[in-house]
Amino acid sequence: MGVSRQQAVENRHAIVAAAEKLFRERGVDAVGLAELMKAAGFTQGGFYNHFKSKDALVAAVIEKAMDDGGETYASLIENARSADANPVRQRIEWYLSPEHRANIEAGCPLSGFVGDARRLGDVARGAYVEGLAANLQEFARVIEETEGISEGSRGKAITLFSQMVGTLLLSRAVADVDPALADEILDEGRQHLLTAVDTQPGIQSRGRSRRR
Amino acid sequence: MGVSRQQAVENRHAIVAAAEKLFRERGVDAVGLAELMKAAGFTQGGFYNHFKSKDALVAAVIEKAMDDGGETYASLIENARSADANPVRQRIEWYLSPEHRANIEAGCPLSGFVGDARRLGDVARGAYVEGLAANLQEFARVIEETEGISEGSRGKAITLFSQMVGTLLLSRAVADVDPALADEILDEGRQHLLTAVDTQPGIQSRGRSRRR
DNA sequence: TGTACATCAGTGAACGCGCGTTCACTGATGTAC
DNA sequence: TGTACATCAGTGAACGCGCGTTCACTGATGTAC
Repeated sequence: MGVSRQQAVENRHAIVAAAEKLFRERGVDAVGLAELMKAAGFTQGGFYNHFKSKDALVAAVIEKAMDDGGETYASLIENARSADANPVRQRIEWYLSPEHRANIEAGCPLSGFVGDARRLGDVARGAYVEGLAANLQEFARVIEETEGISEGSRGKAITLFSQMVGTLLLSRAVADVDPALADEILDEGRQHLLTAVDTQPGIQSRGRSRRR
Repeated sequence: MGVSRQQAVENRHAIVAAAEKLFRERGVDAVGLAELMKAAGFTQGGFYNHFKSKDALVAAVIEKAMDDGGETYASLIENARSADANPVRQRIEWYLSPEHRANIEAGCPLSGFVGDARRLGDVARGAYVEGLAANLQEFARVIEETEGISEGSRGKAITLFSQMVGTLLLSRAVADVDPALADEILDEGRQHLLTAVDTQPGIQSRGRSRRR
């Protein structure tokens, strides 16, 4: 009690960060504010100094997750960069890696919240849509730059990303009950998409390491 | 009160059916037993004559949804049958139709519960995995029969189904906030997959109406 | 620069409410003789 | 076949509990003069 303005801002960030982690792991409905505030290092009552309702927190969490998405993305893909010079292939390899499947807390929020998106409040739902739109645009840009095409890049971004999401979600859904099936789904999807990038008309890779 | 054995069995089915509808619409956590029993036409207390806990009901719902899956599937696909004689294409067209996107209550349970699957109880999670395994096997069989191939059919089933799931989920997630984007995702995914069935090596359609 | 006071993030107890679950009771169904 | 009784799906009230939210209070921070 009695805390500097800067400290208060940092504390707010801590609450959002703790909430994001818990919401992704267990779902928004299953996490109570008392537990959440405790995880962030505070007592229950302080919550309403930062947010006017749980719904407002959820919106802030989704917004933050979507904004972080781009950056986390970049840094995580960086790690997989050694394997392949083609940025499109890098994305696929990272997205459909066992690490990304396991790391639901810091993974792609579009996958992490896709099941909940329909049920969230208005602001959070809006943020989700904006995040998806931005991601598709970004991905289309990367495809254009990498493949040297300008037409059809958006369509390719949509179909590639849809399959990445579907593969990751199915693999995650069965990962702890049937790890073999989960791996099969992940491997099959990754292999298929990497092949598709190289051979599929319109995604034909003209110069696989054109950039960098 | 005072009800025949047969009536009791029917009432149990009514509870499961009401639960399935509500769980799919709003999520397991967001639906209370009182509301659920009222929707099924009963009072709260009777619940425990049929199930030993909410978790047991959830498991029964998932099991039923997975079992129904095959049949509902068949009858819904039947409606789309006029459009195309190829069973693989029929599936894709139905799965990625605006009707299936809107009809979350009777739609594919593998999509409907994919976001929740990780968080369900042990029995329900097991039922989900079994349902997915059965569906992939069935789909692979259909692909084999349709395409006249025996090798690689499982891989094709996995990659096709993953993309169907990813496309449907993303389209659903944004459907009410941004219908145009939702349609773009659905149309792009459907078009891509239908093309893939015809042209992709290994799914090459040798005789599109080989069956029926 | 020092003093007086307002601000506001924090605490921790309390609120009403709906949750999953339990219980005593009812009475038609189904069974035993 | 008829009568006596056990069964058990149903009712509706109640249980403790944790939920989201509110509140009075604290005291260092930040501001006014």
